[in-house]
Amino acid sequence: MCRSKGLRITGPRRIIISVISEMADYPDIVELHRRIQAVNRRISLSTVYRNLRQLVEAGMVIRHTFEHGRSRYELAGRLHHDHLVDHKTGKLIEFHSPELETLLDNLAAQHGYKVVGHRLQVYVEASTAADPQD
Amino acid sequence: MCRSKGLRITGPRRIIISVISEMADYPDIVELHRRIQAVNRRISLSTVYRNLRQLVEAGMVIRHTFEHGRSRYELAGRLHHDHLVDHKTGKLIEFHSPELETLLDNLAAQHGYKVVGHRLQVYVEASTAADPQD
DNA sequence: TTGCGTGCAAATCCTTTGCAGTCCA
DNA sequence: TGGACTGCAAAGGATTTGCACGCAA
Repeated sequence: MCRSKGLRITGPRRIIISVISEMADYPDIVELHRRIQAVNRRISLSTVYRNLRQLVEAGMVIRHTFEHGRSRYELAGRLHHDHLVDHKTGKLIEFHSPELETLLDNLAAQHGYKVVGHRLQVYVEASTAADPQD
Repeated sequence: MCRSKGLRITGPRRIIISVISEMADYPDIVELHRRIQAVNRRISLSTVYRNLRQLVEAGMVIRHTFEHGRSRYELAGRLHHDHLVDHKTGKLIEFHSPELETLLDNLAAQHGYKVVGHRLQVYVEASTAADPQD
């Protein structure tokens, strides 16, 4: 895959891609760097940034820009989905809603447009049983 | 309003709030600072940042974090809405969909959460009559 | 008078970049 | 060998903060 993009297969790149392709969550750069350094202590943050940028351009990784702070990265090529974001813990919960997609299609159509993509983050908090208000 | 928040009514603050309450678009800090300095050249960027932060906390202004770069601010107190973004022209079309809100509430509830807010941008393109594919 | 508010500069945080040395093809 | 890749440090852009002074209440 690297070769098809004209990228050389270097030691650092090999490790970075291996860590990335195993990620099942949405780590930020620092966390990724930590995981990568666990394999090879010498790999620098810049190299991780540079490689991640290339992988995003290559379509292998999706970069999410949530609220301010570090971006978080996701392995691409999975079913489209959006996220619930627990604003207290930062935890992400994936969901897929065909109903939502349909709704957006209709909304766009009402304005004479068609949807080509969307970004949605739903900020939530745990709704414990003890919730007087609603 | 300031008084009720325990904020003093200073010269700079008066100008900042007046400029803000007239904004009908989504300016970023630099643009706002420009408008504010058009009234009083001595008002600093930090002061604009500091006041904006307070106004956001006070709920008078909404801070949008689109893709990377400067945040953009919107006068609050209008009906909640989201945006269709024409990805070719950059044009923003506001829309409000109670149906969407309900859907999100339900989705969150299914996961044991309640919605405290959301960010949605729907990227669209003009759907001309001539559209063979779907 | 008190202490919030301000301007300025410096500091932070996240990300990118210049440079010189390294190493893959 | 040549040019892509890397590590390091420094640069950049957005935002915040420390400090001393000024001003509203």
